[in-house]
Formats: sequence, structure tokens, C-alpha cells
Amino acid sequence: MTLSEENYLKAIYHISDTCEGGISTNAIAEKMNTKASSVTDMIKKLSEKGLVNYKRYKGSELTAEGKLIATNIIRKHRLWEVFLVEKLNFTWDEVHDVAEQLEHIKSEKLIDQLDEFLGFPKRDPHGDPIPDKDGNVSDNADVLLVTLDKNEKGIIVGVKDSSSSFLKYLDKQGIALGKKIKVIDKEPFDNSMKIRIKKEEFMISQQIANNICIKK
Amino acid sequence: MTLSEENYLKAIYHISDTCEGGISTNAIAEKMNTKASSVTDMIKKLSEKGLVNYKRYKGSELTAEGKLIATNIIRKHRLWEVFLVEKLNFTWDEVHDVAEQLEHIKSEKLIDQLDEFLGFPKRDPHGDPIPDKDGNVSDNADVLLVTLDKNEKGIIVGVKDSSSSFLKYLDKQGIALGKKIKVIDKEPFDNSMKIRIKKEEFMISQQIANNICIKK
DNA sequence: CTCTTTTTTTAGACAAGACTAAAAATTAAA
DNA sequence: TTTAATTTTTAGTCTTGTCTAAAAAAAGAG
Ligand SMILES: [Mn+2]
Ligand SMILES: [Mn+2]
Ligand SMILES: [Mn+2]
Ligand SMILES: [Mn+2]
Repeated sequence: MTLSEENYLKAIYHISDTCEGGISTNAIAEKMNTKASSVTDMIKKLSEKGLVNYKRYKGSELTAEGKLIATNIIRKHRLWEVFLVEKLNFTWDEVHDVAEQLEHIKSEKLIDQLDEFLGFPKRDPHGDPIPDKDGNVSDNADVLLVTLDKNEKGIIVGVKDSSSSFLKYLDKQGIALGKKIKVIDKEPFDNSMKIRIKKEEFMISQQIANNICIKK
Repeated sequence: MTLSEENYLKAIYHISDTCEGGISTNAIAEKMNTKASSVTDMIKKLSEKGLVNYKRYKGSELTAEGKLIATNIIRKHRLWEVFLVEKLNFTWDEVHDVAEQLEHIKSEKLIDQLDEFLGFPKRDPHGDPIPDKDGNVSDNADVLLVTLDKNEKGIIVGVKDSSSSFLKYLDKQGIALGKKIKVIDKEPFDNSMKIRIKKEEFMISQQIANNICIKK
């Protein structure tokens, strides 16, 4: 597995999570910040290797083997993120870029021992589940904040967007994993909402509410 | 810096340690397990970038800038080796290959925090000094075991060969860093020697004695 | 059902890094 | 000091992964 192949598999896996069916070449190109023609080339190679199913003009999807490789990389990514936050004093908005590099380190013992060293964590600093070695991912039955109605309550358990700017915004507002949240009011016009966290009330836009995961 | 460029700089740095003057193209090729023609190409590129001084047919040596990059990679390599042994239960013969990968991870904060997390170690699991951020390496005034005379004593402080097979041999013989050692007898014919460690006496060949560093 | 727009694939080119084979420079030998 | 051996460089090729431009297929509009 080259670094590039691994990144393609991971991208396809992540896209598959959101939309159903065969993944379009353009969707992959957009996620990878590359051109569709490059994607076609790589997809062909991965298809040769039996890691994706591909029919010309019909899009692609991961095989079982491809999916296992993808989840393994995601497992490594998220374990490293936990390590960086728990052991090396990184904040949750700083870890992603470094984890993008660390996820490609090849050593089974390394990742097993890291897992143990961290106490077999179940989730990464952004609330995302850490796959096990066989590729099983505990799918969260969580719900987006935007779907809560007026007066509903819940606990913040994750974020969908892990960009530094978004996470820093959350920090500034005092929005963090584990906090209790209540929807005080909802503006139908733009779907913005007034929320309460720890007795403080403030407005957030729909875009924000769209990227916060809640357990009711 | 690409991965390949970094590895070349590191190789040149390590060769410079042993022999003096300009490093020959062939020496680099041998260390990197590549061909001389590939080395010439890369040396030219590094020369363009001001990281090595190079004159056709005259060999190459690192500039101050090139040396700083090299020591920084070695710093990372050795810190990761400490991490693997101290925190993740790796043995000293298992760490090198993983550290070869980890040394290329780019994040200043990562390595600073790792250094602190490990308690600012001075040496790696093989007794090699860990360079500081400015490229200063505490050069050891240590001596090779092979140079000790009959009845001389010392403490084992390092190994020159970090190959798995050599380290496993040492483990089997009970030879480890920090142990006191005494030369009981020396065979002039083949330079093998009888040594004592913790009341146990046994023979070792010159090749072994050549790769063990001693502080008298 | 035909024409247009969008998506996807092909064809051809390029940069990085490596290799082989051959030429040039240096070093060693006679 | 000429010749022979060795070292180093050049020339040309290959693979990986990327790109642009153009062709082909699929999807949408009227
Ligand atoms: Mn991440
Ligand atoms: Mn994450
Ligand atoms: Mn090492
Ligand atoms: Mn070492």
C-alpha cells in the first residue's frame, strides 16, 4: 500500500458514509483535491488489486478487503489523535494534520501497543468512534443538533467538521464534548437557534448546528 | 524536504562521522542501498538547495544548513526510539525500523512535546546521544570494547551496530547498557576476548567487541 | 427523441526518483 | 609516463502519480 493508495481508500470510505451506492469519480476528486482523470487512473489500479469494484462510467465502491484497509487507517488516525490530546497536550483543533501523517506508519505492534497505552479508547477527541482491528465501527445513533426542536435537551457527543476554525469557534463559545445542551428557541426563517449551555444562552447559525452531534 | 532528500542528508551525516573529508558518491550509494548514478542526481539537487557542497568528482559534504536538517531527523529518530521502548514495551532490537518511518513526521510541536513527555532523555535505547534542537550532539568520549586491555574494567554505554540480530545476541549473553564489564583475557591471534559480566565469564569475538562502547 | 450539458475516460506530457549502459575523469600499476 | 582499473558522471529509460486537453458516454431539456 502506497501513501497515495491509502488516501484514496480512506476518501472513498468516508464518502460512502454519507451517500449511498457507487461513488462518483468527481466526488473522489473533490475530496482528494485532485483531478478526475487522476482519480480514474488510481481507481483502475485499486480495481486491479481487488480493493474497489469499478465499472467504467458507473462509479466505484470498496470491496471487503478495501474497506478493511480503510478502517485500519482510520483506526490509526483516531488513536494517534487521542495520543496527541491525552499525552502530548495538543488541543482538539491541532491534531488532525499530524494524524494525517501518522496514520500511514506501518507497524502492527506499534498500533496495538498504542491502543493499550491509551487504555483502549472508544472515541477520538472529536467524538468519532475508533474502529477495532477487524474494521468494526460502532455506529452512533446520534443526531445532529439542527434536528432538535425547541425545549429538547441532549449531550454533545461529537462534531462532524474537524477543521481548526470550526473547533476554535466551539472553544470560544464554550461548546465541548460531554456538555449538556438545551434548545431555548428556534428561528424558522434561517434555522438558527438559541441554545443554553451551563446557564449561558446564545445564538448559533444553522451551519454550526449542522456540525454538532447530540445524544438525546 | 522530501522523504528521499531527508534520507540522503542523514546518510551523508552518518558517513561523515566515521571518515573525514568529502564523502564519496559510492559510499553514499552503499549506505542507501542504491546506485551511484542515483546518488549523483540527488547530490546535484541537494547542492542546488544549498544543503551539500559538491564539486564534480570531488565528493560532497553537508553545509551548516544540511547538517542541521540531518541532526533534526536523527533527533526525531532517537526520541521515537525512546518512546517505543519506554512507553510501548518495544525491545531495543525492534525500534529501529519503526523509527525510520516516524523520523519523517513533520510537526515541531509534536517533537517538542514528545521530548518533554519522555522527560528530556539524553540518550536513545542504544546509548546514542539525542541531538538538541540546534543540532548540538554531545560527543561521547567513549571507547570501543575491543581497545580495552587485559584486566581493564568499564561500563557498557552503547552499541555501534543497531541491527536486530546483533542486539538479540547481546540480550542472549546478558550484555546490556549500564552493566559493568571486565576483560579477563585477550587472545592476540584473533583479538577475541574473555570478559566478565556479573560474575559470569565468556568469550566474545573481535567483531562483537568492535561494536560495544565502553566508558572506562 | 434529438440536442445540449455534464461527467467520465483516454491520450499525451511531466516531475521525482530510481536503474542500466556507456562515457569521462581520476587513481593505481607497470 | 603510459596503460589499466576504478570511480563518477552522463544519457536514456522506467514507474508512480499528477496534470491538461480532447474524446466518449451519460444525463437532462425541450
Ligand atoms: Mn482527524
Ligand atoms: Mn478525529
Ligand atoms: Mn535507530
Ligand atoms: Mn538508536
